[in-house]
Amino acid sequence: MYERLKEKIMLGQPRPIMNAAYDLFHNGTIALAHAELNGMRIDVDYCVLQQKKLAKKIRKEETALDATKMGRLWEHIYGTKKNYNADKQLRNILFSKMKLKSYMETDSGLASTKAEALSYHDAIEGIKGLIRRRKYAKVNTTFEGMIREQVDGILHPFFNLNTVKTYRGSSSNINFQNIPNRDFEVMNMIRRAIYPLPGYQIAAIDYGSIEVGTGCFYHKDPMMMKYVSDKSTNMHRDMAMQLFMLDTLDKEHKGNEINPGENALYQGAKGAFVFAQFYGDYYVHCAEGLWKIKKDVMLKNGTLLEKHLKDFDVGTLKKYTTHVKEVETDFWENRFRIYNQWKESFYQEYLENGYFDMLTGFRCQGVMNQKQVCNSPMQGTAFHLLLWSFSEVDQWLRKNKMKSCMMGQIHDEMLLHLWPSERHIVLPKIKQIMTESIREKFDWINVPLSVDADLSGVDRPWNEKKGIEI
DNA sequence: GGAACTCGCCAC
DNA sequence: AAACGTGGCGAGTTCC
Repeated sequence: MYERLKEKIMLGQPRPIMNAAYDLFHNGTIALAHAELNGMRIDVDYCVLQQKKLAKKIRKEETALDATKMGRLWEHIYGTKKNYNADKQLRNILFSKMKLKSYMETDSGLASTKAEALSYHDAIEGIKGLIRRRKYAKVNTTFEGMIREQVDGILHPFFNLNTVKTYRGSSSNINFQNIPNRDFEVMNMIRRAIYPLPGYQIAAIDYGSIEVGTGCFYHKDPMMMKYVSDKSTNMHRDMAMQLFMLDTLDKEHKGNEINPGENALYQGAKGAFVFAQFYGDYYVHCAEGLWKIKKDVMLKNGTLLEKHLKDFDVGTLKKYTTHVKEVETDFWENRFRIYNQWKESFYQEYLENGYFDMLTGFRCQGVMNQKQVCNSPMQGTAFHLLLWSFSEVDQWLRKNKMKSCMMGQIHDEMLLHLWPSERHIVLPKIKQIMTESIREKFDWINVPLSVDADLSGVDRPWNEKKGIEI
């Protein structure tokens, strides 16, 4: 059956590389199906209760809004049609009637009403309340979906392999891959609803910085490979120092109350510059993003970053942008010159052939720009490492008659229902598969791979996850 | 009355 | 020359 299916799909043109891709998705599909079947527990009563609380919070915000100047204008114009959830009405009120300046636009060129755009006007009475109302409404609909999709208190999200042009996976009904994590308040609210199967605990094991690693498989940039391989180096720390013109930046102070600023600078360099640049962003936008972070940061020596930058003659956004431009040039022409050359040659090759292949055997065809062409292999390959590991772990658990079983996948992270007494057998085995066995399977892996793990308590919800050492 | 679209927002 | 890659989904809105 398996061979016949494979032949049919290969359309009689078997090439070894494509066979590898077929096998990966064939085995991956089976393992993901096991996870879908297992599903995850959900506390429906809690969801319903939270919805009631959220509805109350939303009503409270709306009552407060009604009493503002903006609210009265809204009422005057729309009457019974007034709807605080209608962005079109909001756009009309703010940018036409109240004549506020629009700082951001939507893709189609209208004045944006997203939270970031509204926050430019958060001094206006009601704006902050409107943003809060929207956040509550969003969380409310998330509970709505979970209640709708559960069957007898179990959610069975789908994990698809047929929807993404980079050959990543996706998830639906519900989308298990975009459950809030970064906003601590919202994370706690939503993940509090999700439980392991009775008697189990949730284990989440993810690859560390995997897309940076997969990049190295393709461009083989020596500086990037050193950053990934040598633990005494740190790319984001180096970039934070260069971007903010500092001599030191100790990552160990991350989250330290004495030096809260260090965390902001490290995270800022990482998110607003390094990853943005990798995805194809450019210095003007990066400078704007970095400029927002810097304001109230206190440096180790007691000076405000704002003053520090002024002392270095980059105290205005305009001057700072020129500085970021120089950092960008250095980033691509010196620090990651080989990566930069690869982007050029890989794209040229695509233009000549009309397609490009991934190391895992997948072929990408279609009209793409350079950013898409150069991002796809990294994104896809990173997921394929996770998927291969996911399938190996699933097979190992079954073969060895473990009670632990698969729960789901979030691109570079696998989640399991972990049977507590199996913890010290299963977790080390997973680490071994993810970081060692995989290097025997794929000989083009040219940098060490690392994993991080989170664990919830036995019969405790997902929001109580805590980092652990394996 | 449903399909298709835009927008906003969540994840990696 | 232009300027952040990949998804899913809900609400509102418009099209047919």
